[in-house]
Formats: sequence, structure tokens, C-alpha cells
Amino acid sequence: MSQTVDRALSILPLLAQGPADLGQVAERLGVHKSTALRLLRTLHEHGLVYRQQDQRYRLGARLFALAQEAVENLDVREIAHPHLVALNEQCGHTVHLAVYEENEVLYIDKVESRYPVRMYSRVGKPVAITVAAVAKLLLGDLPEPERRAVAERLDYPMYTSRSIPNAAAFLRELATVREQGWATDLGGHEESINCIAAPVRGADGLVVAAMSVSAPNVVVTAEELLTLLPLVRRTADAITREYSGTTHPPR
Amino acid sequence: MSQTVDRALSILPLLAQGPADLGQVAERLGVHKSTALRLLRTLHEHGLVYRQQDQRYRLGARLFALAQEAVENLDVREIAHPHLVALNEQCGHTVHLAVYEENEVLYIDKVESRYPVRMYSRVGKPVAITVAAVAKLLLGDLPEPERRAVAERLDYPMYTSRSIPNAAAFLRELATVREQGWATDLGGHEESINCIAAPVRGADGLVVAAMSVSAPNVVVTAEELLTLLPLVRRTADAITREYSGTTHPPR
DNA sequence: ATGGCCGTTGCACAGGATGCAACGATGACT
DNA sequence: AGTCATCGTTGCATCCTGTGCAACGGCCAT
Repeated sequence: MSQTVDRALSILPLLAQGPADLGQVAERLGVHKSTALRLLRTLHEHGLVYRQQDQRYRLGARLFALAQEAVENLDVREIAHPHLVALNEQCGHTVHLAVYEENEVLYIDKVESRYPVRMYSRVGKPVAITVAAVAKLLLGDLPEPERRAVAERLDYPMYTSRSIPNAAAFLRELATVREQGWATDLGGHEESINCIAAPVRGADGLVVAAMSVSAPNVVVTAEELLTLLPLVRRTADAITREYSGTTHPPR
Repeated sequence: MSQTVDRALSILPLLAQGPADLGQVAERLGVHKSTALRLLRTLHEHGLVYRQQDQRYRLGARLFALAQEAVENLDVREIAHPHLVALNEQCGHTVHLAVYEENEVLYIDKVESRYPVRMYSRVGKPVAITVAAVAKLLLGDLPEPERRAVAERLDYPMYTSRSIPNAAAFLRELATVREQGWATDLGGHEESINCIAAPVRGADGLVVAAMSVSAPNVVVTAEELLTLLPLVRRTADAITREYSGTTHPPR
């Protein structure tokens, strides 16, 4: 709603595609060079944009810092982390925590088996929303109309032969997942990788996050992975208990 | 230089500290509520800000996406990555790539020994700039006045007894590093961890990035790690060659 | 040297951002 | 239940500020 800010912010995704010089920015914004210059200067002062030696602009370091701080201030994540680590120690596989936010599902935490250090790999990367087990839980809990609207709007890339092909199949899958309270992705994203996932709920019963355990076929078969389901659900429930007990998201 | 954009962008670090409602944002910006509302709306449209159920605002998902894309478009990183992987395969230790940008040193790539997958752990987190081997190389290459200015401005936390204690010692260390063209951190950040690092230079001979190999004492002693120095330098030089077209002797 | 390209600056104009005041919704307290 | 306080939201008049223009200057290649 604010033209100036709108223009300035439009520069960011533009630069995300790669460095650009003043002229290119001005052209793609449809504004005069001097205008683009002032916008870029302002972005620069805030560290969101960086000017490299060849004078071209690219995204700046502050962006990383902001994203980092943002993810650390998510209280679900804060509460869930120790549980993820504990789960990882028990089963040894990769553990993810994900949330839904305006048409996107993103990982906000991940624990690798060997190195139980925080790592935010793939944070911000669009998750394969039509196939990921966590996405099914998060989208399945949306109110009916929104769920349908989102499903219709999505693309359904066939990562593998077992990927979900279209909105109708996706909505059926969401209904199932919603019903049973857990989800799987059996080779729907990468042929050899399976996931099982369970929801974390807020005090109002709505799903606020989803956690999953992923493992490649070569380590455990899908059947073996499914034996972990009770453990995963117990962990998710433990997070739910701690999260909805302390923090109350009023609606 | 643009007041509106300036105000809008000031909201981001503010929200990075934690969620805030409209009134708080308006107050901390020193503007009217309606103004803050319009700014927040614009930020929201671009996905940089998210409105949670309790109507409070926090940083949005697009921020992660931008940070992610930004790091992937750094061409040094693109070129260096295969070399890092190769180095990792030869020595087995953790390999980092870092750049300097406006008073901060940040890791832009990392290869873990067992899992040679990309992971951006600690991206955006302020690196221990006074002790890290890569920081010494990056800061040591700044022009004299700026180097001094930065050194004076820094804090010198004593992570361990071997941390660099003050600006004078730091500047001496930088001079040494600059001279010899490589750097170490022997237990200066964490008692049991040693690093060795070498610079990647651009076509103009300036250091554009630095790479390091890190290993805990329990795996290899500092002396053993130092035997890898020629290998590390060769790798850095190879990256330099590919990145700039030629190899440049230390200046 | 010369011309073209690009970033930068100062300025006049008007377009858009600002703050005000009033409305409506929600929740707390009596 | 009723009243008040609080907070987000909207429309509008004012004038601040963002805008495009034109001109300057540095840089590189011809």
C-alpha cells in the first residue's frame, strides 16, 4: 500500500536472482535511475543490499542475520528442539520440524543423526508441499475452504511415480491424514527416501507445526520406519503438551 | 535516504527481537499508528512480515527464502563448492568457506566430514571474528586504515586462555597472517578445536573469501593438522585460479 | 583525444505519505 | 448486562517527500 516501500522491497527478490547494476534495477522496476539509486541506498544503509567491487548490487548479510534471529524467536521451535534431539538419539534418523505460513511450508529445525548440532539446512527453501509428510499435516488442518483453495492453486510436480498428481488426490490424502492424525511420504519426493510425521498442536487444538523422521530405503525399509510411528507420535504429543501448557495462542 | 523505506526497514530488526503489535511498532518507530499499519501492510504483502493469530507481527517466511537464494547466488561459493568437497574427501575434516562484509565475517558454505551434503549451519550468525582463522585472513587484507578502525571497534571476548585479548595483539596477528598468506586458530575459540585457513583472491589480488579446515584435538593434534597446510593452500589457490583466472602471489 | 556508458547530484513539481479524528470490534471490569 | 478502555482500521485534508528530468563527471574502449 505504500508505493515507495513497495518498490524498494521489489528490489530484493529481483536481486535474489543474481547481482544487478543500477540500470538493470531501474529498468526492471520501471522507475528512473535516480529513484532506483535512492531506494538501493536506503536498502544498503540497512544492510539488506550489498555493493560488490564491480558496483553491482546483491543481497546483503543482514538478511542472513534477520532470518537467523527470526527462526530463533519461534517459540515452538525453542520448545521442540530438545525433543527433536531426544528423538534423534533414540532412532538415529534425520528429524525435521516444519510450520505453514501463507502458502508455504518451511523447515524451521532439523537434527542430523551424527551431528546433533542445530543446522538450518533448507530453511526457506520451498518444501515439496504436495508430497512432504509434514506438509500434509499442516495443510490438512486448514479450514475446509482455505484448504481447497490452496490445493487448487498448487502445482503437482511428479518428482517420482509415487508423487501426488493433482488437487483431487491431494485433498483425499489430506482428509485421510487429518482423520488419522499422522502422515507419511513413501518415496513421493525422492524414490529412495521415506518419512513419517506427526502434528504439534496449540492450546486451541490447531496444528501449529509438524515433525517428521526421514530415512533412506537402504538404511530401513518403509515397514521398519513405520514401526517408529508410536515413538514419533509420542514425541509430537510431548511437544504439544509443553507448548500448549505454557503458551496460549488466543484466538 | 528515503524516509518511508527507512522507516519500513527499521521495523525488521525491531521484529527480529520478537513479535510486536501495531501500537508497539508505531511507538518504537515514532510514527502514528496508521502510518505503521501501512508500512506493515506493505511488508506483509512482500512476505517479509507475518501476522500471527494474536494479530502480532513477526518476521515472515520470505525472509528465509531470500537469505537462502542470496547465499546460493554468491559466485565464489558456486565455484568453490566442488573444491571444498574434494578437500573434505582427502582430509576428512570439516571445511568452511567464509566472506567478509561490512564488519562481519560469515560462513557461506560448509562441508561436514561424514555427510558431504550442503549445510549452511551458522550462516548469518556472527563468526568469532577476533579468533577465527578465516577472519584473520579476511580482515588482514583490508586497507590499513579500515583494518585499524575495525580492530579498534571490536570486542575481544576471551573464549579460552588462547583467545586474542585486544586490538593491538589482533593487529599484530593480522600483520603476520597477511605476511605469510595463511592463518591458524589453535584453540582460540574452543579449547579443543584447531583450524587452518587459506585465502581465495579475486582478479585484483584482494582476498574475497577464506577457507578453513577444522578438527578437534582428539582426532588430530595441532601439529598433524598443520601438515595439511600445503593441501589447504593448494585448494585455495585452485579456487582462486578458477575464480579470477590467475593465481596471485600474496601482496 | 573522443564518444558512449553509467553512476551521481540538484532541483522544481506534484504525487503520495502522514497524522488526525472518528468508527467498530473485542475484551475487561463493575 | 452494561460501560469503558483498548486496539486495529478507515477516509481525508495537508504538505512533506519521493519523483523524474537534465546536467555533470568519471571510466573505458575505440
